[in-house]
Amino acid sequence: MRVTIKDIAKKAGVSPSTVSRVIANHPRISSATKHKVMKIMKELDYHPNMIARSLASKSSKIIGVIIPGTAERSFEHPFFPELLRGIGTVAYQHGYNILISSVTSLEEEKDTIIQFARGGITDGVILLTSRVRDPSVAELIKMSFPFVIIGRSEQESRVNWVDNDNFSIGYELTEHFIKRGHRRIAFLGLSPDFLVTVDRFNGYKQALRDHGIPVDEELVVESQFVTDDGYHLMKTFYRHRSVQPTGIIACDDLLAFGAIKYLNEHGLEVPRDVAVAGVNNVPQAAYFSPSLTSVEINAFSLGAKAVELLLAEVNEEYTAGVPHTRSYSRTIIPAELIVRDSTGR
Amino acid sequence: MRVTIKDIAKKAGVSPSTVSRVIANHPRISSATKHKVMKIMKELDYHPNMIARSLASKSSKIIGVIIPGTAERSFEHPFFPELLRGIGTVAYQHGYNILISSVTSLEEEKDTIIQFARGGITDGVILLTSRVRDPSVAELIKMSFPFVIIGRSEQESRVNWVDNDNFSIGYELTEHFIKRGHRRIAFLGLSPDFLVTVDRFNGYKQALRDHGIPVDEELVVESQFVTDDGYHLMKTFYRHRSVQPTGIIACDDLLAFGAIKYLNEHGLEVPRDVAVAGVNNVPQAAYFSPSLTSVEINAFSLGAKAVELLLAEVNEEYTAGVPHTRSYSRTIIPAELIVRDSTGR
DNA sequence: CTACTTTGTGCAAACGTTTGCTCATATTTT
DNA sequence: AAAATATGAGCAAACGTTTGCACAAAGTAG
Repeated sequence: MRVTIKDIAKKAGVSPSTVSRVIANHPRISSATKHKVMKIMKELDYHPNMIARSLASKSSKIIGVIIPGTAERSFEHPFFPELLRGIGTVAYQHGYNILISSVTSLEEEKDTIIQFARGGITDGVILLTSRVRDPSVAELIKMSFPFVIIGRSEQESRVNWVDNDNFSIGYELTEHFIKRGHRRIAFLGLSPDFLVTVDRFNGYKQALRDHGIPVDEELVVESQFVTDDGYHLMKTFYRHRSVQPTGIIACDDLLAFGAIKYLNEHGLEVPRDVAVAGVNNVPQAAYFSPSLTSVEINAFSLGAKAVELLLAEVNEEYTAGVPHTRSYSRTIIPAELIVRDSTGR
Repeated sequence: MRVTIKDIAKKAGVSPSTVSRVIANHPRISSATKHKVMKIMKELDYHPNMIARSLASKSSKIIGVIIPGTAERSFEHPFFPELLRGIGTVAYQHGYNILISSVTSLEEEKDTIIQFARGGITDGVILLTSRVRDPSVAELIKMSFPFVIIGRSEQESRVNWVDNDNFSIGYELTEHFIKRGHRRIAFLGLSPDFLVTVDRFNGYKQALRDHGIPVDEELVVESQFVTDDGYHLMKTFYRHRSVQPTGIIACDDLLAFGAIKYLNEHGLEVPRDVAVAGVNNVPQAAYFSPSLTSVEINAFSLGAKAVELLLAEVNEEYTAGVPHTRSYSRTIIPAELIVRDSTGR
């Protein structure tokens, strides 16, 4: 039988409540009893039962993280681990654990959220998503459960979210190409379901317009998934389009790698013949040949900030007790253009 | 106030126990009451409180995953997400959630394990580790808490673990080079603290011996971390060693990428001048130029199998009640050599 | 028709904490 | 010196389930 708070109480000659208050460092406990109890806890090697504690205190000190599309390869993207690392680090600092659920469908996602929220397992959830019109969000709002979204949401007004400024990322990247003299710049990896890519695309278009360059639909290549195969995308591009780009902006470094491979195999050298850039600054970007110009999106900070926001809301919930006074915030994590060889020396 | 089992009971005119049994699909409940209760549960939108359930049933349906070295960049390795995906998928199938903790020190690791195990938060834990002599393992054994290790452990006899056969990986990779006529094969990324690399190194040595090639210490490059920078490793290699390898086996694809970049910059072409191979078959390996020969370690399966093993132990624990009858198993997940351009056509 | 088994349900005791009250004692204020 | 306040600790009621036991009603065997 595991040693419980009662065993400690008995051996110390105090009541369970006193032991509990010692653990919680309650101010109204004399340092004499505090030390006595703590000594006994050490002796018996006592560790509080978190489940019981959660039940009584109505707080599990666990935050849930919902990762979409685990069945897809997107989870494999270096972006996620970094995010998770940011989340984990800050959560740990605040004494929270993280429960991750990798869902494969919207159905599953909703079930998981309900289980996490209604089941009392978590005190709040972080949603990694960038899909348009997420039904889970509606559910969470309905039950007014603390949550924050990483990635822009459509119902911006009523949710906490943190994201990069993807419009600016697209804009700056495009401007970088324009400044180097490019005028036929392809945009690789637009995916209407993923707002990230749409935002970046809008930034791309705006930059072109601001510099008096017409947007050419021929230069835009859509893809179903963010991590889609850049190689094949380029293959179909060159097969079906008449225009020859001098620069390619890929929505993701992985896409860029695939694209460069295709270019190399077809006698086009990067950056001499075509300049290429990606987004996300994956670790390999620096070691690719040529090293890849990319955008550091600071995934760690995205995750870290998300937790801070969430925890603020969780606590606000408690103290205020009036859910309506909640303030919603949108936080932009700065991104940084990293210029490397793939867009010229 | 949230709707509880009592609310359902009252409205259905039955006792809470009956409702509980309906949820658990207890055989001794008439289908009449079963349907009546279920209908009311739908009506009131009831969802059981998992915390209370855990407390009463002494099982949280959560398994913990301890990831070492989050502070380091190792977490960023594509290997981890795949593993996590495998773990998550199988766990979900069995109705388990996964609580991940990313610890930054051995101290923290032990604390977390104690919290997970003694605190009743998890029913079992999976340790991702490949370090020599892990103190957490001793702790877990001491309290006879269900756990499985991914990555070989030293105390093999008393733990459940799942891993690749890293000796064979090293052996086969080396043999692949030998068959292509290489005799001066460098080994990149030996790291004495990480058993994976040591095992692969032993396989490498054995293969050389079996083919009558002497092991040359000059050709072995150690590195502190698995994800250490292959570029700089090569730089110091060529600066300090007199021998010229015709082939390089890197303990990791990322290391190989870095090495290839260095070689390219110094006028050595891969695979013409030097053949290079890595391990792990990261997504980019196929799209690198040249495409990288690697070893697919099936991280997904590693994770999946680990969960199966763990769950088997968790249940055995319950039914048998006699911890000593536990059987320990070692599972080898097959790895596969993927030959690509970097070791010749 | 009795005795025994099966079926369906309820009672109440866990599970291990937290926390609002209460209350005695000690300390400070008037 | 009395009154007011601060300090320290205990009682007992939550928190929302599960589950062993009891027991009535119904079914089955002899």
